[in-house]
Amino acid sequence: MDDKFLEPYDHKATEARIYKEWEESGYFNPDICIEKGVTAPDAEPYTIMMPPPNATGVLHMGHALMLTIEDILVRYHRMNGRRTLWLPGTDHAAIATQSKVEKEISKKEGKSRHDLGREELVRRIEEFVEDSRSTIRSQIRVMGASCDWSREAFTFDEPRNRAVRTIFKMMYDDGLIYQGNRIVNWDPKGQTTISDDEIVHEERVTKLYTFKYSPDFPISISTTRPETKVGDTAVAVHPDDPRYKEYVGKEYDMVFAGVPIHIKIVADEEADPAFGTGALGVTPAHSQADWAIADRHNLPRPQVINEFAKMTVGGPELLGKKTTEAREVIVSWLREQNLLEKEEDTKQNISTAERTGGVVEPLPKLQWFIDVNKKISARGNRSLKELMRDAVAGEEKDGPIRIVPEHFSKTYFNWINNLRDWCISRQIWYGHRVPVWYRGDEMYCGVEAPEGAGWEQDPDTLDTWFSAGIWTFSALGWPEKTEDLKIYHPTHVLETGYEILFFWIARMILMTEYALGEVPFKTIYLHGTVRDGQGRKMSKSLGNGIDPLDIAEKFGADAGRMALIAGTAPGTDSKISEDKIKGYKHFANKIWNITRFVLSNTENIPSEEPALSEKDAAHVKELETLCREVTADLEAYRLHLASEKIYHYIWHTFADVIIEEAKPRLLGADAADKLSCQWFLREALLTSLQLLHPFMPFVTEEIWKSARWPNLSPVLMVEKWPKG
RNA sequence: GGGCGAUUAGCUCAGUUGGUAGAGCAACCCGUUUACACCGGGAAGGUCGGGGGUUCAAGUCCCUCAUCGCCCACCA
Repeated sequence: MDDKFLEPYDHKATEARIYKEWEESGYFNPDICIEKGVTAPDAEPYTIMMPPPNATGVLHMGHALMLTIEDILVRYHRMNGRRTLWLPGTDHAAIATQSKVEKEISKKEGKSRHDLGREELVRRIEEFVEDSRSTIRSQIRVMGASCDWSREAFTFDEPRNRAVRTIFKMMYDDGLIYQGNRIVNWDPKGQTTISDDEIVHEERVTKLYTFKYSPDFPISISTTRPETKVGDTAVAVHPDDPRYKEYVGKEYDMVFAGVPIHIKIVADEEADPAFGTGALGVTPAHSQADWAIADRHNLPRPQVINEFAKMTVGGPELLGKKTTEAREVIVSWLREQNLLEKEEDTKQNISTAERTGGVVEPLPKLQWFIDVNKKISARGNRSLKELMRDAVAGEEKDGPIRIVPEHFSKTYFNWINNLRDWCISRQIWYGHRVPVWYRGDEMYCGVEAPEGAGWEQDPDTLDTWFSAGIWTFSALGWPEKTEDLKIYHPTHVLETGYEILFFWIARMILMTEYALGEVPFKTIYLHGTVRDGQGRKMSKSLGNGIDPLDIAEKFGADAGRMALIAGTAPGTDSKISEDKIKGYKHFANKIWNITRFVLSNTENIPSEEPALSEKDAAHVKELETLCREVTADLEAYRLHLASEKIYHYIWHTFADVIIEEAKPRLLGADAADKLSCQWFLREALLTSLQLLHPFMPFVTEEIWKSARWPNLSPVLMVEKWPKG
């Protein structure tokens, strides 16, 4: 017996060394597994694309949970003989990364992005991203993730860049990507558009003002944003509202707060007779809803607020003022003119930009969009929205993709049903540049820049989810027709947090169905949010975050992994505390001690199965049942149950019952019974280590290597899975 | 406003297709024996949020009420 078993298990002296040995063995790479004969050349593939962490810094507990779940699945399938690929990567996370680096530069050097210029800013960001990526790589290693580093990809490296330009061109040629002047969510702080999904709503108390544009205007309206009213072109009333019927169709010219306005009274279902006065002042250029009303009634849409949230009309008291100041100016003007009828407190959800916290200003702008409703002839005359809907199994449809837990399919369909065209252009500098060039009135879209002089590329970059959407196949080399793409796509499981079901998962389905005509993955496994011991979200401001690296250092990555997965059902939030993790550190030591006992009692016994006593035959049956149950749980994504069953068997059956009962038998005079007992002790240990390996890979591998059992694979990671 | 989920032992949560209620932690009693005090043995603890229904049988399926939470949304 190796002397190290005489001491308690030391994760610090073990984990990094074992990871290095795995890496050097090459077994993370499925090709090498075939080469070395541990995987059959014709084995069925099993693929997971790692959701690429944002290159904005360090990994948190959510990433640790993601890596744990995926590594369990990957190690299980690898042991089960599948040609297993887990492809790691990082995401350039355009807007998140740029705003992070901009903040740092502004803090350290007091410079803005305009002081540096586009090229210099991008260079600085790339530097930061390189650092960040190498930190992330080492953190992924600490967690024990058995991913294939030889295939590592980055959403913004050259092959992925090319993939983005290629699919953009395809969609442009198919008329799915179009440029449109539409109302978009403008972030005045970040100076860019953002998608609907990058908005967070904050409830605030604000004033609701009720007033008339002028003394001779017949209808009063209510608004929370008086400053936008200089951009009004209509008042909408409900078609059935008897109070206003007589005015519908009439037009009025007035001067409102020094700005001439022309108002038409229109009848529109959008106006709610029960809200306020039942009449709605229509500001087409600065409200999504009003833009739509203007569409229906063919109204002009003057813009009165600019990209810096400042007024672009009015006299000196208004022009150039911030919207918040302009509001004061207009309210006092209304008071002076005796036009203000009511002023009341109301609760309002205001839209803010997730990344910068800026208050979103709806503005009409020329942007690039993806049309989700246009029929695509090459895809059975279905639209992108229909492709997304048809791909998923649920009450509405019975598509090929299954979501775990199932109830999230309802959320998914609900989102699809409300989906609008996707604005993909951003006015930030870090990201995939829109592959469109202009020269005078000419416009060119292509994978490469056009020939000839005088072409200017569109300055906009693409929403980071555009490149993330093609991840499952771009990371495998698309648009090249690579072997990897042929073998490993569609992937098997997409495992990620439920909070990015819409952002990312839905977009991957959209892009993959469009580009390849197949699903990106067969199963979506959603995990919940990892919270602190009291159930609060971990955050910097609360200071309650737990760093996975600290956990690995203090208790071992194995213990952290078990604590994350045990009792954590798919899709539900979980709580983690040091007490829980400590319990699993003790468990690692427990199996270490079990090994000490078994090894010291089974030296030099033959490896063939002897005649088993009745008791041991029953133990074998019990162990086989465990193997079957654990296997079934893993196949059905019940990882939390699988982990608990193994834990329970090892501690409370193997250690507490089988070993205790073995002690007198090992001292007894019955040689046949002793041999049977010894053989089963070893058998139970071997099987326990195999079953536990996906969950606690380090300690199990260390035991396996140090024990040096004859006739067994020297590396547990590629030992056969015990099916029972 | 629309959608989704939760409510089970003191705490944190499991409970797969309906078949005698489970784990971890905490608390209680006892214990150092071929591994392990990062331990073992034992006992205690729940009318599964309330009400109704389906069924031979319901924590599990259906209806309803209550409380809490999350997501989405252009009520000005």
